[in-house]
Amino acid sequence: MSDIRPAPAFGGESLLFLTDEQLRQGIEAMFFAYRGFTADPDRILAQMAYGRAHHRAIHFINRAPGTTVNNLLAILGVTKQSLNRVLRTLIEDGMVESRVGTVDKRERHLFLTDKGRALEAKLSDAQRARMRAAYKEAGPEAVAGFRKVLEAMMDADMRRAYTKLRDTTS
Amino acid sequence: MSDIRPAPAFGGESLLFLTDEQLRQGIEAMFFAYRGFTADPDRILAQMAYGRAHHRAIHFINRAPGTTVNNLLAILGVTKQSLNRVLRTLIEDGMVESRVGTVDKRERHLFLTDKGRALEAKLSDAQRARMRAAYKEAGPEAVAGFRKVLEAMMDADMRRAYTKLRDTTS
DNA sequence: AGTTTATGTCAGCGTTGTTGACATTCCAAG
DNA sequence: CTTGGAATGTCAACAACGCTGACATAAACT
Repeated sequence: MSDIRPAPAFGGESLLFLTDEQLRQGIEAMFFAYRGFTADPDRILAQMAYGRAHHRAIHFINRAPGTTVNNLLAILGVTKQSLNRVLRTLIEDGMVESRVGTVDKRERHLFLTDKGRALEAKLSDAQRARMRAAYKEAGPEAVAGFRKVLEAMMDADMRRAYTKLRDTTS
Repeated sequence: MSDIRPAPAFGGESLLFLTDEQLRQGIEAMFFAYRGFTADPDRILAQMAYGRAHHRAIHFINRAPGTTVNNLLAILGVTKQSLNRVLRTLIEDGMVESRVGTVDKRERHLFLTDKGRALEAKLSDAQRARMRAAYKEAGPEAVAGFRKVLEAMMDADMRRAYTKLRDTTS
């Protein structure tokens, strides 16, 4: 695609980034990039009979220790039955601790154990390394744009969950 | 996070975008955005007993008509056994046509039928609409940065597959 | 011709999504 | 205080889609 096309006759600014062709490229970029994004943690997880779902649970329990199952459900966007299976194995393996709520005994509050925190660190180190390399290669302005587009791509619910987490110093 | 932090004492330019905190935000943004990215096609697919794997196969057969199973495998990054199941249902349902190769009879060349093309259009219209809205909200410069970071995030193999497709006028 | 390599298919398994049924706990209406 | 409904979480069974292994067929190499 080395041929230079003239700017559209209208729209002044260049709306080239909104052509179907550009959108398709963005879609494919998203697909391939997401594979890279998950590749490193996936390799680690495969060695211990865990999957991506375990990673997600561990990540968000680490981010918000003491969170309830229901809370986690809303963030992960899966059914509680699906999450439950994952949590059960993590608890059995001593990665996660589940404490019955003191004010509301229906609730279970979730915490990472030392072992769980060690795994979390291992996984996120791998993922951050890839991210860091990509950020470094692309530069700060590209990163700002990257974040901006991603936020615009989220559903309203997810954007709320995201900004809420983002603005938590932790 | 409305508190303003001083620039780091070294590194001149601001390497703030490489802090662990920033990287974590990027990771979470990627997670939530990908959900939005797939949400609209997923809704359509769910109504017809198809899943994301069917969408991917349809997308790339449409992009490169006549491609072989092996070729598609390399792009999708799954095993041929996994792809086969999906292709079989698509062929049974009359979405995809599989023609035995003329020069090498081991190969099967894949094409979308009219019905398959109609579904492809429906799915990609939905996905492009979301993408277009996000692009429009973020603006052209953000989009350039978005693409740049995504490309840097891919594995080398995927980047080659991606750029090859990208530079195909189709 | 005979062995090796490439392509694609079939069978079976594991992770992780789904819905349905259920136990426990809380809370509010009577 | 009791009772009925809502909220929270668990258990069971099923579907989509990754995976490995075994295999049939066609091509290629010796």
